[in-house]
Amino acid sequence: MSAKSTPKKTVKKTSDDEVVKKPVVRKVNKKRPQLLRGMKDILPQEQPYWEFVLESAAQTSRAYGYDRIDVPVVEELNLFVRSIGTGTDVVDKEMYEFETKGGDEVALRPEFTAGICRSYIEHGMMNLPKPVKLWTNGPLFRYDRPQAGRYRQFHQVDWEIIGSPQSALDAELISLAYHLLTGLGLEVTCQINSLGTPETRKAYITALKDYLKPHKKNLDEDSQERLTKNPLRILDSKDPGTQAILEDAPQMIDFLDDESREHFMSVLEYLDEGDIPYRLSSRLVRGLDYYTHTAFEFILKADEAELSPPALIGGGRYNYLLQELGAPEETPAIGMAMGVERIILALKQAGIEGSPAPKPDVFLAQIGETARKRALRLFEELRQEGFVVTSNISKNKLSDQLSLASKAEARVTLILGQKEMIDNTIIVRDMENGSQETIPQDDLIRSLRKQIKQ
RNA sequence: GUGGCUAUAGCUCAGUUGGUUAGAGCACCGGUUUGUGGUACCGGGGGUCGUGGGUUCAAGUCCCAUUAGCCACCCCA
Repeated sequence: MSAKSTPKKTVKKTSDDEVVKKPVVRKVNKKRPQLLRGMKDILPQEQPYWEFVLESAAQTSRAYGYDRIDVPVVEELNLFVRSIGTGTDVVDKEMYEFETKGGDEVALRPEFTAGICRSYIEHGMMNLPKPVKLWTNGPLFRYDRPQAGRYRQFHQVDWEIIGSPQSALDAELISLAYHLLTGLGLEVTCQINSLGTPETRKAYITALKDYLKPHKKNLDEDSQERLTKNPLRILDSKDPGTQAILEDAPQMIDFLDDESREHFMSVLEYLDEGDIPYRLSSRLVRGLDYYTHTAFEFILKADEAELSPPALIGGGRYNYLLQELGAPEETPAIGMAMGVERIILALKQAGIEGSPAPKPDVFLAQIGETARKRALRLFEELRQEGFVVTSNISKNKLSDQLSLASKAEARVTLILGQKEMIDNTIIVRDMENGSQETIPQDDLIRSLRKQIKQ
């Protein structure tokens, strides 16, 4: 196979032309096809929730001055490895990666930031007025074990502000999150922390390690391992023993340099000014390597007491990522992402309904072949007049069609039969009280306007 | 990746200590004078009881494996 003979590491050199187009012989499995693990169909009855969340997100994004961007679902594997970092679970264990027929090592995106940063650099967006504010939404993939609110294909709405270190932007982003969530009807709190710079973080990690080492035997198993691999992660261990030890551990905030501290204080001042409630959370660390300075998470107020509740929105500053990915100049940035499935779960738990599809103004019923033909045309006329029209042109019996009309909660049903076709009239039936009148077809639009749009 | 619980119709579930052709409600389709809905009545389709093995004269029911879902851990949005 050509794919195998292509050297693996030369990602750039492959070209589609080299691929030998040999037909693949596939075995047909007779088993009934079914959903892959961790995948989910979003069925019609779920759509109102999705529309509600996505529509609110889109409106809010526009209001805050974000431009929409869409980046591919598939990128070079390397992009994610470099940005998210080796040693993180996302990269080490959860990547949907594969080799293309051309021999490229690619991956389905596990998050948005990397792809957007790539796009920013590749399209010279550094020449745009700064900051560049971008938002997007779509599916992401993580090969994780599924659980409530956690899928292998899941959806996020994502915001990035690229090109400025201004602390006011941190606050503005958090403000967007807060107002979007409360606007949806959710009661949330923001947990916030500062991770400082890579240098201050290194100093803190050393101090943390030094503090924890004498206690190593009393830490839980995972944390013992993380002591060398990823010590920061010990901070949000759920193990009670570990938690007790952490009580007296050094605080990240005490290790911040002056600039980081100033930045953080400034963000908090802006939040106070904007009446955005927050809680300092010295244990908040984010799972991706690129974060610096401000890190924050929004959780449900009801989950406040939990040790590490699922975040509805999580984000933070990443001042060095773009340069590491090849931006020609210092390009500080901040971003965040909202888990759509989790938001919908929270909405359902809070008893909040989504945006239901609009109820039809008119159900168009027809009896007989000539009326059916006319109905086809009339449907289009009504639609163009701006009415929400439904019909079921496949049905013959009037009782069936009326039944459908009432199930669809149509305001009125129009009845067009042989008799009406001869007289050039049509019956307008009010579905609420059952009253109906026969009117000339020419008066239909006018009459409907009066009845429906009053 | 680790542990626990679960799996019967599209949905919600019943199925008695293993025992004849596996049930209900809702939904769907059809009918109650082929021109009048939201109520009622009658009828119908739909299940290889998640899948594969095993025990037994006999398995939806017991055993093993496997898959999937849920929960906790892990991780994260």
